[in-house]
Amino acid sequence: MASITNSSQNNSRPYTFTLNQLRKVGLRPTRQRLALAKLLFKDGNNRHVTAEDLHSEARREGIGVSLATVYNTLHQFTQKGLLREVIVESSRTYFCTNTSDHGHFFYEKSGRLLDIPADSIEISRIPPTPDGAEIKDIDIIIRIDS
Amino acid sequence: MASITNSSQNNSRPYTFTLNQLRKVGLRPTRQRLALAKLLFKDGNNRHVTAEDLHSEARREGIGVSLATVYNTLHQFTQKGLLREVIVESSRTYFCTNTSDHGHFFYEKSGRLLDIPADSIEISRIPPTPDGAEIKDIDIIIRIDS
DNA sequence: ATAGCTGCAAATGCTTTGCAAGGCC
DNA sequence: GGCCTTGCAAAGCATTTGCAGCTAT
Repeated sequence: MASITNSSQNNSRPYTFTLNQLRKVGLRPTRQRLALAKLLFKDGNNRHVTAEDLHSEARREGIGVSLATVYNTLHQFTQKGLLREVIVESSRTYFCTNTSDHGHFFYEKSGRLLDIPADSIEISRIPPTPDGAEIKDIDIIIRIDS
Repeated sequence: MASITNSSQNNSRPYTFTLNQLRKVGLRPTRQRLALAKLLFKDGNNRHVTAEDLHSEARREGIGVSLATVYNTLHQFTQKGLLREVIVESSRTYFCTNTSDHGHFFYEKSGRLLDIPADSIEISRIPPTPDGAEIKDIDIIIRIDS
């Protein structure tokens, strides 16, 4: 799907989208954050990346970012609601660009993660929390052995 | 709930249960494995421990076990179907003594984990896997912010 | 100008591994 | 006796942190 045009002209999300998005959540649109946000959101809302993934991708595209900054940025984005953390493996943390309510298919062998649209799965009879505590989130992971 | 009798007389599971259980799955009943198994299963099937937890507990009771052996043992038990791994945090791995199908409440602040009986929750309309792959497991985690 | 960011490298913390010594069958 | 286990310490890895220098506004 690569084209000959340079990557900054090649995004479905225009520059101003990313920029405004950062401003809106109160993060200074620095070069690194802009670049990472563009990578993350350019193909719509269906990416699942690790810090390592995103760091490699950035470097591959010639963006100078340190791994530490990628980690910091991913956590900032998550905190601001631009990303969602998905915990499926103890060894790696995935970040998901789809912040709406949904579950995941997880291919354990390949490490691939796939969204399950909220309307294609349904939990009936959610039990009450033992102490009446408020539910923050419900994670559903369907594990697949391949 | 502590009594004055020594801990080995104090278990709801008799010694031979643990011993046979180990034999049955093909693990040599060594001193360490027996001791850890007794700790894990003594209070029925509702424990959620980390390696660190179990290691501390063992040492508190005067059982000489190294942390590495606790890790190895937990993984062996898991592999043999005596335990189940629960992944809720990227920083820690929990092991659950309840191997039947069930979900979990997870109290994020305190790190407490609580079983959700399978019959008190239900997923309706499980979506087919994209490629017809076989489902290995479905994890349900209800996160609570306290 | 200045508060906030970034990069690097070092530190951290959980988990795994290598290998010699010990224990079960 | 022979093979599986254990223990320890060291290694491994993903992630976090401290701090000096940079940069948006």
